[in-house]
Amino acid sequence: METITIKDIAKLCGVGVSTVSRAINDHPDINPETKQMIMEVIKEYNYIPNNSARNLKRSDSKTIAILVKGVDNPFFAKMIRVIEKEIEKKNYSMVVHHVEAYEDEVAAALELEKEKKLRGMIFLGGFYSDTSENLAQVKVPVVLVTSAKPQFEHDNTYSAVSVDDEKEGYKLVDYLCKQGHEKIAIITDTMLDESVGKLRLTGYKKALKDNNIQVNQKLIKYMEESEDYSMECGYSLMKELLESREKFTAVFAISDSLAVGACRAVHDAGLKIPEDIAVAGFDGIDIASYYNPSITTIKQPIEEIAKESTRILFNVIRNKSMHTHKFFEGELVVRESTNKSKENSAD
Amino acid sequence: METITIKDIAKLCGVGVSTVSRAINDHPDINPETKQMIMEVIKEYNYIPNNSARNLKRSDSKTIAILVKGVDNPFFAKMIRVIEKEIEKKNYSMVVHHVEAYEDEVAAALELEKEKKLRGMIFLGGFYSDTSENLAQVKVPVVLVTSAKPQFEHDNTYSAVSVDDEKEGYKLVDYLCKQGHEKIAIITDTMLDESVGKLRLTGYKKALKDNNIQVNQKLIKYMEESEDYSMECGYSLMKELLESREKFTAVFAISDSLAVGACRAVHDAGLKIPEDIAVAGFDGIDIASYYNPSITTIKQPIEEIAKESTRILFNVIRNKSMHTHKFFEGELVVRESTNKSKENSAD
DNA sequence: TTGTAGGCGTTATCAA
DNA sequence: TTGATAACGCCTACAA
Repeated sequence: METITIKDIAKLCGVGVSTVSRAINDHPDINPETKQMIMEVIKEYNYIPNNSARNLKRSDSKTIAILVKGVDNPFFAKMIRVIEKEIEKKNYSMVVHHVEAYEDEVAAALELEKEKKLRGMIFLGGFYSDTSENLAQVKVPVVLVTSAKPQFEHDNTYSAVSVDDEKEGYKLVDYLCKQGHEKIAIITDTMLDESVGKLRLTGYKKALKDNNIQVNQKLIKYMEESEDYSMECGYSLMKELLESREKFTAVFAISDSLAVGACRAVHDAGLKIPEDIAVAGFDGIDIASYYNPSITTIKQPIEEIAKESTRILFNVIRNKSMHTHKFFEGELVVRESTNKSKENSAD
Repeated sequence: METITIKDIAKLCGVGVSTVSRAINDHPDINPETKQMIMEVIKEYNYIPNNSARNLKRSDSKTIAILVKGVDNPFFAKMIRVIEKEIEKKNYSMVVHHVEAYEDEVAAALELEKEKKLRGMIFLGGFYSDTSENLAQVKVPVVLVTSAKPQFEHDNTYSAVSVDDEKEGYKLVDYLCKQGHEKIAIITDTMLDESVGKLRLTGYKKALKDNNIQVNQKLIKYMEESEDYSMECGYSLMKELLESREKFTAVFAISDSLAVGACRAVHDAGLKIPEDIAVAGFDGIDIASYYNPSITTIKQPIEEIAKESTRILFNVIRNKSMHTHKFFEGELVVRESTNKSKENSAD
């Protein structure tokens, strides 16, 4: 079967293609009756405009792309949903594009930009230092969400919205110290990481120092290149930690998923949480509160971050403001996994 | 800045556009030296071909689209990864398109088909009965994954790969019965559901009957229209169940996420799993094995399902075979949440 | 091996 | 309010 085009519809309706185009795109200057007639024919023949052709021709597309790095981060799913809602409020549409961890997100962005005639982009996750210059190649306004790097704070070629990962890491570890823990381990990203992993690790180190605790390299457990922020990884790293000779009474896993795996490893070793070992995570995803024991974490204000990101993006698009870097405060949520006085439940 | 096109590159290189095109697309009949020269210029000027224009012109695109309904199903993430790998093996590329629960997946499919000149599509999730006729509108071969409906088993307008949800539901509940449970509750999809929720529920009912246990409507807890397969939903439904007058000693949550929420509710009610109430889920996602207690579930053979789906798709594309409906066997994985003799751990 | 020219399906410009 | 017609950027006969 031939694929039906705008020309066919025009012929069928006995009008010109431009009239059909006007009908499709809700142009004002068209007779309502002709429009209705055309729309009926379109319906009847199941005509669907070809997006490639549209994108090719259009200059204005009113669409925002959101580039997500790391498919399985449950933390992003919610964020995307909120962002989409905000974008729809502005009468724009959104396209989501996933890139794998090993892919070059800037290259993908560049391609998308051309293909879809975007008005703006939002990056979720990813964005490592070496691509920061490349990012400038993207012509439309860009907002980095959840991947800000303080050292680029004054870079005004893009905006950024996130929590201050170092500060939040500090907050969490400082809390652990105040709870009386003196030997605190950390399960973190790879040694080479330059992103949130590094920042949270730095916060960890600073908190220890400020509490007069010396950093013990043996209590810092880095992921391997091949691993990711998964429960499986948290489990195996925690297991290694437990099997090492080093003593510790608390562990900070830099994501909730890692923390879940860590908890299970503690449990399987026959130890109790938090009596023998306290465990804390980061992000504030659902599982942290539903796990048993519920897991202490830094809750990122997803909703606020999402809303602020789109707000900034539209401001830049409309030339209402310059690029901005904004940090939100995370919330330390104390739960059973670090709290010996058991009075908590899922919230 | 002007966006740079193939013409610009041609001019820059002092060659015709077709030569540049040949260079880009790895055509055989081109002088290797010219090709290299062109590629260098392309690199230097950061030229990126416009996909819309390509798709518009191309008839053959060698791409498969995978349409995912329901963003946050962690069960799909793994599936997508395996499918992508398979597709790449065939030297095709894949595009992932997400649709929200309320969106019409067939409409989205139709649009995508035209836009990307697809060779085939894979549907993940979704696909409710009323759209089965519409599905025929899609011209390229379609494989439904994880959403097969037995009543359409002989519909040869598309293929389908999944577990037999009814049978697996039966298997799980039958196991619970054999464990001595006589009052078994179920947390399931909405009353109106026509998809996996209904099938698993049917399996539940049949298992009860075959074990001479009467179905008690008060032990069937349906989700509300607004709810989804989330921990939160599992928690609140379980809570309602516990607060009702009905007695029961086991509950079958039709997804692992629901089961997690249910477990937490049991725990918060001060009851013990599995001693007071046994809990079982469905899907076999990571959290089921890392949860505490680890959760008994039906493990879907994700890898096999993914591989078979692409195998079938390519067979149909190449006219090597007709559309097929294939069911895989799920695996009953018994864990701590239903097993009073505690000898299990995360696997 | 290379270049020219036409067309993919749409939107936008310009007359009518 | 409408209808031709020229792009949009690319690929591909076809001719050279």
